[in-house]
Amino acid sequence: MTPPGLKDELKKRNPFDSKEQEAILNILRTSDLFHNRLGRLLREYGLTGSQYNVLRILRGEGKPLPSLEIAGRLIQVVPAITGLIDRLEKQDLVSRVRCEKDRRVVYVEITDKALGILAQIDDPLMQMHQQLIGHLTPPELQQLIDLLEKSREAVTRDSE
Amino acid sequence: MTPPGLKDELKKRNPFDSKEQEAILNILRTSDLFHNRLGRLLREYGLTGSQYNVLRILRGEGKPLPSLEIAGRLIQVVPAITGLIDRLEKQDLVSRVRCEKDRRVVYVEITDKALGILAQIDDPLMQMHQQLIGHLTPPELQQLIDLLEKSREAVTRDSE
DNA sequence: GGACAAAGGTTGACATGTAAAGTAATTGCA
DNA sequence: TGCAATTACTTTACATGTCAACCTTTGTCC
Repeated sequence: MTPPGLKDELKKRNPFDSKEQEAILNILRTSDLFHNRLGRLLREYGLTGSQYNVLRILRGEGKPLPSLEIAGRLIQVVPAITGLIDRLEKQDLVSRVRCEKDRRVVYVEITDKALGILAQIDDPLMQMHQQLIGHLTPPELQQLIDLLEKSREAVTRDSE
Repeated sequence: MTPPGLKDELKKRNPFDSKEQEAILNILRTSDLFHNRLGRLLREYGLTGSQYNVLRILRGEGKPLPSLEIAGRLIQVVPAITGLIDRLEKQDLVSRVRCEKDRRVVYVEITDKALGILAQIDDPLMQMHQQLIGHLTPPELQQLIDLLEKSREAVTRDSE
């Protein structure tokens, strides 16, 4: 199970085994960095990144959404959404409403309190976006967006 | 604290407030997607993404590294590394060694068992990389890498 | 040589992300 | 009608990320 001489192969490895790997590591690394920065900004308003995303989706939709619909838009695994909504509800940022037609469904509605907080965050967040990648030119931004969208093509379509 | 009529503003919002935001959301979203896929592959070998990253760094270095050195390369917050190393040690994938010169330092060394597992993962992982973004052309890959590196410039240098 | 600040880690408390299994309400269909 | 499959969630268990605070060991400056 443990091949001999593995340590001897170390020297032969390149920093990146392939351009594909280098690109993927760059995506993960950049995301980590930005996720970190955005998280710090949001924390000043008492929100975590995930919580903000949920509220943002609800505000964008303009009406209550079923839990799973929210989970789906977050590319998140289903179980996580429960605790997330629990904590948002505890802070009076959303409210749960059982659907009367289909009692399995739980609608999540954003509160005015949450809308107020989101409104406060809008500007600082936009400034943060500028600060993070405002130094890229418009053509570069578009190129980056296009390349990332193309990057997701192989996964988005099939399973999940 | 809760401005009136916030809900009325919903319609005015564009799906993206700016190209910068759209680009950042694309980075985060793509990363989540890939992180998820890579995690599933690694789990087949009993590793998590973070654990794999630590082992990969140790193999690449070819010698034991101080805990904080590893944390630094992962762009991770310091405290997280402790539990990570704890679990790796529990699985006999790394071993801790106190530095005699400076007794504050803890060196982490990869084991042969871990090297064996990494060796098994190399090929499947490369295949996964191909599967995920192998449909991008070499010039596109390089462009994506360049754009992401440039994206990190504003953060990498200063604070942190 | 002794107090103090700095460096390297660890601990504790909390919010997630993930898989696996369980619960309750609906649907599909024979 | 009646029961199995499906759907929408919830619960449980475990690995991470995060911050704040704490413990040791060193380095420094008087």
